[in-house]
Amino acid sequence: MNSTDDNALQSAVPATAGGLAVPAAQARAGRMHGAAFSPLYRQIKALLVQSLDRGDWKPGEAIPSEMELATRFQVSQGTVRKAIDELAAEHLLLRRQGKGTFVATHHEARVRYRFLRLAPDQGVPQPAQSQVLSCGRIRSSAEIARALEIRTGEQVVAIRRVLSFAGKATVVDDIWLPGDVFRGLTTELLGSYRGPLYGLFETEFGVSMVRADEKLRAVTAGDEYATLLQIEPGTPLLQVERVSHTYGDRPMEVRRGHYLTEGYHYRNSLN
Amino acid sequence: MNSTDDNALQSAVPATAGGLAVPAAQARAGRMHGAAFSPLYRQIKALLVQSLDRGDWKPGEAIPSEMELATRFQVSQGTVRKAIDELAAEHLLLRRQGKGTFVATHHEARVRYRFLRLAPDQGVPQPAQSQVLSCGRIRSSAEIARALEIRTGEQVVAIRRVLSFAGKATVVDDIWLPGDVFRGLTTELLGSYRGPLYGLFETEFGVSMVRADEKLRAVTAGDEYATLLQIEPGTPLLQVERVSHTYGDRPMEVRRGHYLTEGYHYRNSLN
DNA sequence: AAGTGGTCTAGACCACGTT
DNA sequence: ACGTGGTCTAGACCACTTT
Repeated sequence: MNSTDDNALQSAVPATAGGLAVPAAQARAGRMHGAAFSPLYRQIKALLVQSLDRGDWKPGEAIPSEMELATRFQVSQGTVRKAIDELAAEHLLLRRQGKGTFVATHHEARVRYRFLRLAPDQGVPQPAQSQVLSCGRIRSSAEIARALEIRTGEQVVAIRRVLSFAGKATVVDDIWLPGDVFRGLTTELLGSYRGPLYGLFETEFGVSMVRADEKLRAVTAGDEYATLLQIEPGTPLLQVERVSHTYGDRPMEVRRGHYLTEGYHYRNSLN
Repeated sequence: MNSTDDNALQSAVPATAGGLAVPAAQARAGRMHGAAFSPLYRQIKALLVQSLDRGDWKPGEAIPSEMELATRFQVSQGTVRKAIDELAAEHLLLRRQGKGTFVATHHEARVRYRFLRLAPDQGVPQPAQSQVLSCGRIRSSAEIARALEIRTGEQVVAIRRVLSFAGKATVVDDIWLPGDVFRGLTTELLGSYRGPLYGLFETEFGVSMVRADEKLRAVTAGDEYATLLQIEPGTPLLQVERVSHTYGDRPMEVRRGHYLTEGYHYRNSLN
């Protein structure tokens, strides 16, 4: 792979990616002083995220080897490695020595409990049973629209479900998804699916959740939640508001959960 | 880099560190197959943590330059760099280009809000006022002892305080600390101190908190907390149980907080 | 100008898994 | 035996800060 050298990276990019504002050669040359300077490995990283976003490599699949990518982008293996290092640290990729580097997927025990923080006070986490109560299309409220970065009134999918552990109803989730992306999501599809919701999003809609922000509050159960969770009204519940993001940090889900924290807790680690 | 080769790392270690079980040369030579193999940079990392733990470099101070450490440990700069990279990722060290690498300290805005996750629903976080209600020595309960990895009945410092934001009491914290480490901690010392508690622990007791695990639950306020927070009994509160760790992952604090989440929330990020 | 961390390269070798 | 990621090295140069 010996191009005419200038813009080596750019020319190596698949045609669909279009032109880069700042070709890699520029960073290599060492220009740009007070400006937007971004090192080569970050440009490589951005290209890799683009490929993930485009679905060039699917969740669970291996991406090309470091050497392959290095020759493709006309950089050293070390530079590719540093790009992949960051993506692995962010859990977008998963390295397995001797085997390759794989696209992270929610169809794995490891990754599952990154997003389900409710754990039993004693014993090990048990898989939850999900019961979908409703799933329909509505016009988004201003609040949901803002969080999803769509226009107020645009169509969203609204889901309500109950999660149970060992037969005991523990979580009520209300979920909102952008309607145009999740076309064809129905109660039946949800009901027929085994495994985590984010796994379904991956395989059925090509949406990989990568990061989420949560806001937690303590509230008391009103009649509605009390009935759903079979508890007394006034029982304290942990309210969890979540906005989940896919590859380009694009918000793709809003979720409001109400957790019954009796015998369970929300675990967190401060680093 | 031509020493007499064997045990280059070990001989470079300050005398106080004593002998290493596995000298660096072993990793370099490439022995140890199914065994406990640990790469060179992790051994360097462990040595750096030892130095931090011994207080060779105090919070806020610069550690020696990468080149300096590389010659001291008889490894390449890249190996030292990788060790420091991990410590920086874990927030034990802080890199500042052109200036040096510094020991992380809680006397900084950046690091403060890593451990205080309560944020206002609108606006930017305001500094909290702390009012210490009590501070005394008691025998540890079995529960606290287990968390602090001390014997039941051993002396612990017990602190109760209230945090207020803009004059409104919002948090009640109960804190337990191992008595032998926090000798001389009194209500007066706590009262005379400005700034975060973990800053005081650093400067007065040489204890740097590095990581914490939390368990969150929703509870309702009893008469005690209701009085302290000037709210109605039965108001929902966010209960936060925290175990904080210092260098070497040694537990050094148990804390049970009760947060009033009206106008405030506990923010979290799932990566 | 000098010193620090940050990037990039090229090559050697090791550990792990598959063929 | 081969291909993958993982480690380690040595050297060049860049970006940032201070002298």
